[in-house]
Amino acid sequence: MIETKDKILDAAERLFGERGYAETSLRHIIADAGVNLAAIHYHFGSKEDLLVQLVRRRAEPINAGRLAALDQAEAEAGPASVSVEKILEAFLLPAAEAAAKRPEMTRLMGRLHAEGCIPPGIKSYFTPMVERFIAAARRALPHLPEEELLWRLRASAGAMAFTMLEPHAPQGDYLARARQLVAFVSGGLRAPASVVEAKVEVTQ
Amino acid sequence: MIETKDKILDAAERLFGERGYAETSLRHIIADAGVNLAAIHYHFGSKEDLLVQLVRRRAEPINAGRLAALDQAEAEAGPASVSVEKILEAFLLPAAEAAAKRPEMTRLMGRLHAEGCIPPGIKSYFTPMVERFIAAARRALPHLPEEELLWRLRASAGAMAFTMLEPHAPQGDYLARARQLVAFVSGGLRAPASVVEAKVEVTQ
DNA sequence: GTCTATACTGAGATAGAC
DNA sequence: GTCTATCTCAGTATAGAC
Repeated sequence: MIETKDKILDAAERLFGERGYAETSLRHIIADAGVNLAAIHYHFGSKEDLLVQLVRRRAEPINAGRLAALDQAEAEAGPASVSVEKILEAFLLPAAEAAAKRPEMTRLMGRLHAEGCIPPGIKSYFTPMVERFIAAARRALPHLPEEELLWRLRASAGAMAFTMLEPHAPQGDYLARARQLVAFVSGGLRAPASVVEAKVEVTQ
Repeated sequence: MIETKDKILDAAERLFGERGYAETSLRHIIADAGVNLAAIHYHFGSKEDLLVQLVRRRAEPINAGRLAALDQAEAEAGPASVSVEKILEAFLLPAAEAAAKRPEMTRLMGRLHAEGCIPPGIKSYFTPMVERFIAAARRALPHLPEEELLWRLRASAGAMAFTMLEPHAPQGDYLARARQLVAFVSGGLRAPASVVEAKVEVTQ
């Protein structure tokens, strides 16, 4: 039956979102979906591949929306560089809209990002989109050395991931939270580069 | 033998730091330490309790240093509130000094923080120290609503955790990285609170 | 092509002999 | 204190029913 696959996807999406990936066993999923254990491996190959397909399905429209928003911002900016705030909005608002409909999925993706060890199948799916946003940030912050830029974006990702880990946004208003994130992260990205004086200070 | 316990601790600390907690099996640890499987449960009770004891041992001097630095900053500030930068330095510099000596441990703690699901034994150990820093931040940023303050501190923790996840600081200079973090996070914490206009914008 | 029953390997945990 | 044997449960693999 074709509905077996959907029943697995639905149950897995809910349980992964509620309990996390590692804490949800395949036997828990099949009990919830009312299917046989081997059906998962028949349809998805492995637990990890089940996760990858799940995330891709939900991330696809979000990432498409992100790239479209960045395209539009760049078109509006013309030859000038897009502002940090516009870049962050292009990245965050499509995700916030999706989060309003499906908070569990957002929470799971935040947790996956946070765990650091994202399955290759997910990472490779996000990479092209992320690369475009890194390039936009590089143009918006030309004074930052490359290493510092990449680190600051990584720190920004941490702020976003921890925000996504929260069970729910205040009053369920994910767009408000996204705008708060834009303010916080742009404040961090715009901070003056710290003077390299650490070693001097320490020996005092 | 008393050295059995130490052999387990040493092997576990190294392997957890290199491979992560979940990816390191007890059988891997005993092979490395040259002890019996049941010895771990005799000395520590469970894999999780082994982790808790490990982290506590390394975190104790760091947290003591953090509180001492905050005490000193508050003494110097007198009746005035301590600046955000001073608070962040008190929190980050003791950890950076420890990270210079033991990068793997720092990485493991970053990963544990990031995973969101910190064992209760670790969380309860950090809570009193964290509460003091939250109180200091509340005084330093009195204009922020409480909910917004807590969320911004959470986002700050995300930036720190992702920074700690990096295999190594640039040129192994953890103090320089800590100062960059102070600049980034204080920029985020100091950002003007976003106007609640999200709902208006969306309907456009 | 789909799905079920069953078995395999390795994980953490435990009881009891020494 | 230490070790052997064993238990339960995880993800995985496969043979075969329909």
